[in-house]
Amino acid sequence: MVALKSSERIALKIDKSLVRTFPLFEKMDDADTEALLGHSTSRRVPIGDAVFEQGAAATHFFLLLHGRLKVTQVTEDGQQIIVRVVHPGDLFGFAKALMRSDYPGTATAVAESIALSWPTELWPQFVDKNPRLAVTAMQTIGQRLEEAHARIREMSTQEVERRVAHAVLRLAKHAGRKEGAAVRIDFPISRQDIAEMTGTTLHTVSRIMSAWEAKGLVEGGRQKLTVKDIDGLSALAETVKG
Amino acid sequence: MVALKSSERIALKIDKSLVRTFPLFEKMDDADTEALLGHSTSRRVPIGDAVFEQGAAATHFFLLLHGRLKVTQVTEDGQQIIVRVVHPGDLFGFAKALMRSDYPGTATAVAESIALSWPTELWPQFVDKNPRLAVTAMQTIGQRLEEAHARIREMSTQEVERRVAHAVLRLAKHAGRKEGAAVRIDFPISRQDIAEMTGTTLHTVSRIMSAWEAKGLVEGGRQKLTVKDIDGLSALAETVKG
DNA sequence: CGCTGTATTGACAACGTTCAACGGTTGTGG
DNA sequence: CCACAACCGTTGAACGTTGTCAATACAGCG
Repeated sequence: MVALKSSERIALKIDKSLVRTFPLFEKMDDADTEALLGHSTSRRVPIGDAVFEQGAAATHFFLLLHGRLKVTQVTEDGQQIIVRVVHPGDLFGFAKALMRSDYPGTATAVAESIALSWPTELWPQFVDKNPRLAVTAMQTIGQRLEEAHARIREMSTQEVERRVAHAVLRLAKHAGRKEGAAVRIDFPISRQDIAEMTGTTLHTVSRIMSAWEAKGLVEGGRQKLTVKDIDGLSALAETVKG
Repeated sequence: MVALKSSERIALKIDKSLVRTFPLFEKMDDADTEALLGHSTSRRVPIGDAVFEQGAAATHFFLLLHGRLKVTQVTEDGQQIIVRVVHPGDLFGFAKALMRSDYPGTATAVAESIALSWPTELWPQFVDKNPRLAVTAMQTIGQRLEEAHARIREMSTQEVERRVAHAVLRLAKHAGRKEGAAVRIDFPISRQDIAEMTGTTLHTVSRIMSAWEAKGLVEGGRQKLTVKDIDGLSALAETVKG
């Protein structure tokens, strides 16, 4: 009993220092943080495993501590799209906060990941105890709505190459790892994934990226992607056609 | 003085009965409703006028009482898209609730409209007094996020004709006026508008709608649109290609 | 070592945009 | 009240981007 408690405390300590690096928690005091973490369960998610699936009852909400997830939706006719990529520090699986009872998408690990989870019933308590959480949640949702609109704008007005350029730049920004002058995307990503993020086919993505590689903008490979010339790619992304 | 007060009361009464027909207010008691309406200003918006403009400071939030608005965004290179259509009973111009200081789009009247407005500073008070409002707001935002994702899904996977069919069906549902077996869209809408809602050009929309008219599915006209065969159009919208 | 999933590339078709011209309707100002 | 401008819609033709189909190559894994 005592041994168990002690190991829990150690686990908590690790989590607390980890969690403290995220904007959401950086201004939270120790007591509140521990209270929150005390109700959480941490979970390891191997590559390819789903944290939750589209349509399932929303029993928990989550915080990604480590790794990388993709949130996908499947259309009635079986086509898949990637709604967003979840990075460490992001809250996800919010459904209940938006008054939904089920998850609108499936969250799958694309890299070995660790997530904290809380039962959705606790959400109101948390918000009560820490109003900052409510504000952050609102901000997050607002951002997502904006991102969605930005994506609609892109898909409405830009040709595929620019959309792919934007997507790759976003990935480099949120999941980039500097390697000298270049930036490597820090998790395995396929052409198919990029196609599903930009609303095109892997064929087109492959063609575009081959062209970029010839120009020295990027360096590809199986499930690998390195941006060698951020500025060059940015120029491509912002170019007014014509 | 006395006369003024009396006229105010009458104005309030009119608004209250009007407002009571909207889901947001139907379960609110008289005192709360009056408290809310007491702080509001009503405003007539002629066709073509904007309630607020993209990028302007978000000083108010709104409820549409009557008429119809379109919310648009303009891209850096000048292209316009319609983000959504605001129907009577909808809250809009929420920016502050999402922790934004400016409006992300422009709201323009496409029909003679009447909107109630409140200063954004009052939002927290309202939420405090009426938690149902917070819940509704959350739901609304959740719905919008879903709608945005649905649109992204459509644009990623469906060809233009199906997207236009979906858009028209949505309009018929939210702004339809029964005319025998047919449903007329209850406000002036151009091919250009539909193009901006579906991410295509007015030319393509015109071609598609001409084809539909030939098949007897719809009846068009200058700024007019009547769906004559909802089921036929639905079939088109749901058809699995191939 | 063969199998499976990923990537590359070419040929071709097609969907949708662009360019262009024209017709009709509405509303305005002389 | 009529003429004209401005706007909306239609339609044709040509072009191009992108999707589809298909074949091949390559890497990683059991």
